[in-house]
Amino acid sequence: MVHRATPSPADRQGFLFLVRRRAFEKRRRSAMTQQTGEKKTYKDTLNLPKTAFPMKANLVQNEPATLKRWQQQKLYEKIRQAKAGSPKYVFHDGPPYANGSIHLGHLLNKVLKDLVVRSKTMAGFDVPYIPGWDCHGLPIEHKVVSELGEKARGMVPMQIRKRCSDYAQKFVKLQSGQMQRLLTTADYDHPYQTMAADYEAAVLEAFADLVDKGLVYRALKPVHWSIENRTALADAELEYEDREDTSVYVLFEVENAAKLPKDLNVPQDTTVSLMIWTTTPWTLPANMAVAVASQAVYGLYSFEKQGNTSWAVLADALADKVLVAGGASNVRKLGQCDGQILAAAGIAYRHPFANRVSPVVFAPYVTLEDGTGLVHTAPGHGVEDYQTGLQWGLRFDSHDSDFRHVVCSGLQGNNKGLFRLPPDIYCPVREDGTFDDTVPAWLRGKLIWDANKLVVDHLRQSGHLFFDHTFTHSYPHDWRGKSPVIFRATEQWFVGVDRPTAAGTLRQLGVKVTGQDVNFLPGWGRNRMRGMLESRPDWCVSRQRAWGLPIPAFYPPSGSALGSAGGYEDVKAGPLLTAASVRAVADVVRQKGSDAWFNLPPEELLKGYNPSTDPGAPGWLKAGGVSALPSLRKSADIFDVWFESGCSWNAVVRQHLGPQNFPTDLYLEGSDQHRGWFQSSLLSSLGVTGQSPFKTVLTHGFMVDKDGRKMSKSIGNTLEVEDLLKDFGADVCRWWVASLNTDNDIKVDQSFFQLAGEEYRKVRNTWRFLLSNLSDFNPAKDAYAFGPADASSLDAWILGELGKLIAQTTQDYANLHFRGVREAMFNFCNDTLSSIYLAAVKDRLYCDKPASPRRRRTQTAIYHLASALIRLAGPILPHTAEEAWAALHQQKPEAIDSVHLTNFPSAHELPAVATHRGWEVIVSQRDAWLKAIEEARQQRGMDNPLDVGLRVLVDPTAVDLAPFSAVDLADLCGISRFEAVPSGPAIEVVDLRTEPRCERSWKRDGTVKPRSDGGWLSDRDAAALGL
RNA sequence: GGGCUCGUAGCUCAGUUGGCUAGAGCGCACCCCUGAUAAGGGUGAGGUCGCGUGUUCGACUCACGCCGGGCCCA
Repeated sequence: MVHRATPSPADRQGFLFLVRRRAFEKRRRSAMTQQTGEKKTYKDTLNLPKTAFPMKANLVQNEPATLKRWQQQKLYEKIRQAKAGSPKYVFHDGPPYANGSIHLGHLLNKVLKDLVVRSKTMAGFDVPYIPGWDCHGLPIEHKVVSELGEKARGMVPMQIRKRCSDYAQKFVKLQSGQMQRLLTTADYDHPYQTMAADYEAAVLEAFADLVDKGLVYRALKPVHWSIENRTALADAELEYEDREDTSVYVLFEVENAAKLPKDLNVPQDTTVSLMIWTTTPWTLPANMAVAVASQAVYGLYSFEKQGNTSWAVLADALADKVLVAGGASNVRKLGQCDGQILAAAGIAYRHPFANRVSPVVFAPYVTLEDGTGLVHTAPGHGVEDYQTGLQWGLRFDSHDSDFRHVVCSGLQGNNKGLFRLPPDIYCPVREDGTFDDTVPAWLRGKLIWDANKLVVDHLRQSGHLFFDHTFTHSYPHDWRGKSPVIFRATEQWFVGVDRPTAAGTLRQLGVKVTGQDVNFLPGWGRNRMRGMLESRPDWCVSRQRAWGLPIPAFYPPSGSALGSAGGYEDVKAGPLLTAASVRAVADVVRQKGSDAWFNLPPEELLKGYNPSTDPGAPGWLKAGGVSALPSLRKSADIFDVWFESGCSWNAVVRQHLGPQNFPTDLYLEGSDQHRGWFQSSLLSSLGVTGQSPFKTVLTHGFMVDKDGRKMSKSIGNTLEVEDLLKDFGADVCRWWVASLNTDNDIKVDQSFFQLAGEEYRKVRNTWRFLLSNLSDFNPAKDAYAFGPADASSLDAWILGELGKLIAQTTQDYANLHFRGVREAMFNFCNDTLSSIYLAAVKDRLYCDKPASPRRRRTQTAIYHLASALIRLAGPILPHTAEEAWAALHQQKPEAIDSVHLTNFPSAHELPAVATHRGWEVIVSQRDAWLKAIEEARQQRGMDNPLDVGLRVLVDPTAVDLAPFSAVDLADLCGISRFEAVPSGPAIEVVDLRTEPRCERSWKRDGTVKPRSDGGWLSDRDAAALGL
């Protein structure tokens, strides 16, 4: 088989170029033969463009050089110095995780942030910007431990921590370099890191304030638990993925059938069951109750399955569906009753395999959408189940005997003080995901995932299984380990969002400030955030890992601080964790870092703390005073990393930048941070300061592929940042970012960068043309002084347009509406300049006498155009702007002050000349004129526009053309002659091919005649040559 | 399943409180220029505004329902 090489894009371009070139040569040769004889050339007498600013950008090679120069010049510090004393714009960087190379999301995020930093700086603000990294946490620890393999088992936390620290450090360095390669400007020499000692101390100090306000508590509660990593996980650490599970309908036999409501018409001598539904059979051992909906109707049904007759209670509305799906036959409804009556009847049922009898209760969340309307309730394995357990005070009547009853120790409305015993939040699952010894023997030590099948088989054998089937649903997984997580009741530290403080609960405060004080971009972020604040649970801030900031709690020498029942928050009897004790530890951590927690004994960690004088200290410690400190046991919990990064407003903004910078002007992150960093920052800040840490929240969407699908490595539709930089360069990537609508999803494809590259080249070439016509222009000496008479000149027009562009782009920058800037700038270069103005003034730039007023006037305009455009583009194209800025000053970049030390242009710096109001009409008329010319060219074979003249009927009601130069108007159309006439057709195209052509300017303007040098020249060209 | 959100020319985007034949740029087609030259210019062809049903004199715009994406959650 013969392989034909597919031409690469570059080859194709080269090929097409050759084709074009060949066609041109052919035409040129035939023209020569017709003309016969040598063609006189005046090329040497023209002022042709000249510049050191090359057409080819070579970004991939040149950008790193520019970056290096900026680093050597200490540009960030220079900018800071230059802006000292200016009004501040405080923009705070959310820390990316110090793991792996940067990806497209970082590119978008960091470039957007840089557009903010640079544009606010050039708008005249002082914008200190400290980049940061999130360094602690499970992803790094997970990676380090799995790389260590078996060796990790024998290691103490400090050995793991050292490796984690090195790992984080390595990736901070790597990512910092990659981010700088994107030409982002920030204080990269002094970044913030959540693992730095002073940062850690600032987190602890914020935590101390929360403790002080009574917002922190410890409780036994079901939390998302990662079996793989043996730790609690926060909402933000979960990912939802599809998973196949078994759904079961189980019969719970009623123990006291006599108590069943009469309306059910229970037949004599039958076993009646409650039919429950669950998708997690492994939680059945922890079943404590069945919950019903008080407002629903329940029926008693008899049915046959596999030859056996059963009697079961389930919700009326669901009975048909469930019984049919389960293959029941001979279904008969015997009676019905309300849920309220069912729950109040005192019905008890026998657990299908545990030695236990449990009650029926009602719960507000029971619905008739799925299942049977009878909800299996396991307080140790679900948040709502837990609430039910609390509400009803579900507990065992005994903790010793084999056979137990679950009783309601406090019915709703009867939960007064001492009469209410704490509930049992029964959770027979250990931290490794296996059952403990409180379950039946056949389940002991089994992994819960294996237990699913064991439980189902057991139920089937014992006849308690009505029906089971497998199904697929999205299920929470550990964000790093990718393994499914479970709900498991454990003792954890929480920040309570419904705990009252002087100003209200955190939830109330959060809803209030996001509703009123905070500005959201786009606006729908407000609703989204409010919805999340309204529904979020208490914040579980503890984790059971080594790589993090320890929660500085201390326990008594022996025994649990919570007592045997657990679950309640008696601080007086609980662990030591008070504002004063936390602050004492913070002082030590500020000196020695959080490693001190592992290296120092309690009395040294609590140096400066005296329990005797701390009103909040637990009773058991108070009595012993300072001398009791050495006997304390240190907590093994660390903080949720979201708590750490969520305190950056304290560590970085208040402590590092200074309290006057709080609250900040802006936080900018992906829209997933509504639940993540925005919220963790908001809650911690509200708890400590009562204020939102940000005045504005700007979110951007997520990257999807060109078909709108999520990008993922497994699908293989991702792009590598490194490749993009290699293929296109940072300025092109930045131009692409500036073109995006970032409010929602952002489509990404290699081809979009190609497009951005073409737009970049167009802008660059326009700049190049501007710069190349300034080679003989010194603004100090040659600038033209505009007077009132110049108002009707093309140059006055373009300066007016430039003024509008400056106004619009600076406004868009101010509103962080970057794509407006890019669009306006591109259209200005492409249309206003390249297609209209520059095409029109080309003739006078080339052919007028170099120092003629008309040419100097245009050069003056061009100088202002270049100077303004380069600065306006500075935030988007930092390298190219720098390169062009040097070319404008006809210097090497290293010889002049950086363009990034300048401010945006303002209309005030432009020549003070009014623009004649007629220009607006003329420019819109121009389209009609060009169309007429095009038609005439097609029909009458006038290929070259310079063979064309135009006669236009003056319509004095529209615009009086008298003040305008006929040459300007002709140049505006790219033709040789323009006449405004008082009568005749509206537009008349004149064929000028019979008139002589100027051999220098190629125009047929009516003044061409033989000159003393033997050439045919127009008056203007003869004068330019001094003939 | 729930909350928020998106779906306008081949592509990227505009379209302000419902109101003229729905716009721009890129790309494409055809043409010009060869003194911005792996540049520059001109003209032109492209759209059932995701689908459906309503409200209205009038809907890209409002309401509801579908379809298809995205983020967050259950």
